[in-house]
Amino acid sequence: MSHTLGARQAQKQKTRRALLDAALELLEGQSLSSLGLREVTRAAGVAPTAFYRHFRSTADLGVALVEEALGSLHPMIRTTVSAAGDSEERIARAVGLIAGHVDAYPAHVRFIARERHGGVRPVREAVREQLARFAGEVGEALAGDPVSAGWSEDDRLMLAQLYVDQMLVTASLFLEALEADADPRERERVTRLATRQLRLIGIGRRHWLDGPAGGGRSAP
Amino acid sequence: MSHTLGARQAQKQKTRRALLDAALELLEGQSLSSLGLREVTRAAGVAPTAFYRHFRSTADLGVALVEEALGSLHPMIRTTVSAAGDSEERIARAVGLIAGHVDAYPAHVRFIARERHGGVRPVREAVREQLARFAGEVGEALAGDPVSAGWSEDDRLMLAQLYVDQMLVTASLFLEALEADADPRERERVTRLATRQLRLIGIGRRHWLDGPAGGGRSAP
DNA sequence: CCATGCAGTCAACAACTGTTCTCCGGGAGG
DNA sequence: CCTCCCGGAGAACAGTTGTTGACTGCATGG
Repeated sequence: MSHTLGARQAQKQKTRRALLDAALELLEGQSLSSLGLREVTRAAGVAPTAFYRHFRSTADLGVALVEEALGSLHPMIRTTVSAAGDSEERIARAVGLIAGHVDAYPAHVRFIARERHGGVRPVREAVREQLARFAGEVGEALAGDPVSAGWSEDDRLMLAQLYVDQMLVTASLFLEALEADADPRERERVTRLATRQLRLIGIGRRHWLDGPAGGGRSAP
Repeated sequence: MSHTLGARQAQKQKTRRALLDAALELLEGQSLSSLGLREVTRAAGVAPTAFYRHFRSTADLGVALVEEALGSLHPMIRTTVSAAGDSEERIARAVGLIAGHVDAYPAHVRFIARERHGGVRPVREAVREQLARFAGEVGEALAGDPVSAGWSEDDRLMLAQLYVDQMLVTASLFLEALEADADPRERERVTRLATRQLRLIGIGRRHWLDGPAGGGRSAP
């Protein structure tokens, strides 16, 4: 295996990181579609032409950022959804995990929120693909949960997508609370809001198969 | 009143519209932060300097677009939420209304979805303000609904925000279905998904005050 | 009917952009 | 040890950008 990097490749990865970090920082104040190649290299401390040794274009760099920001999240998502415990405990843990992630990687979160509907097609599609994978994994984890027993796969995916979108909305709110003002009460407010929203969704989930108008229409 | 516009101001409004329309069209393929002043005037068929007669900057134009895209939606939102009828009927009407709006004003919808978390601060704040107004109005309408009787205002706002975010997510999905491929089955898929998600939220809403862990925590 | 105001034009500016070609230095494989 | 490879630097290119000042024509109000 190429387990140990040669001094040659080590330096390459170093400037690559410098480019990614510089881009991530610049993207706090603008969108990817306005990010200039020279702008990035200037902030990274390398010559403009060095950029081409790593990325074909800024859109290409954006795709790399998407995978860096979202790719490592899959195990965390899985374990969070299929964690044991009281419904209320699981909600609190999920919200806390989101808040902690936003604190740890604010630039990544902002980047995803911004470029999910941003102006660069390949990046949008990369985000969409990762989020679809998330939804699929959550739906799979839901299958092993007694609360969702007897649900059609279609219904499970429906709920999973709701969860994923809700996660993004909540992360975005935590981010705003983080950058707007150093008021910790705002963070608490978002926590309370997200918790109650997840609670309401959980209630709807528990009663999904109750009434006559419940999930009966899933097989037309 | 300046009820009837002079030929003087009429021409001004005409080029203003040309600028807004040109910008809206250009923004289908990029974000506002990369939209150039000259780019807009070129597409609108006027000299670059004419831009300054209407807007201070492209960010200023963006704010105007936000108010154009969202400002006229308030009455529609109010009447939709407080409409009469079966729960299932109201859901179907709401989803249909969203789909119709996306069909009628796709560029506006894309603009809002994109710039809600976009790279231009004043525009982000304008979107946030309008959405907060939406949430407030929905929460107010919820107060008159027997299903939400006895809810605290805090809880009503929590649900209203969930509804507003869900509306945006759904609109964004309809937009993707519209531009991706001309396949009408995708549109149907989104309709079914959004309907069931709203149904689940509605179920959670009806059982919000049921259990012991319901809304009791609203007064800590 | 005349003078004022104002929407829009034109030319010019310095600064910046992405991309190409050429070159250099030093790690890596023989 | 020698050679090749390749990450990075440098210079130059044609275009484009935002902003300025001075201008023109015409609708408008007195």
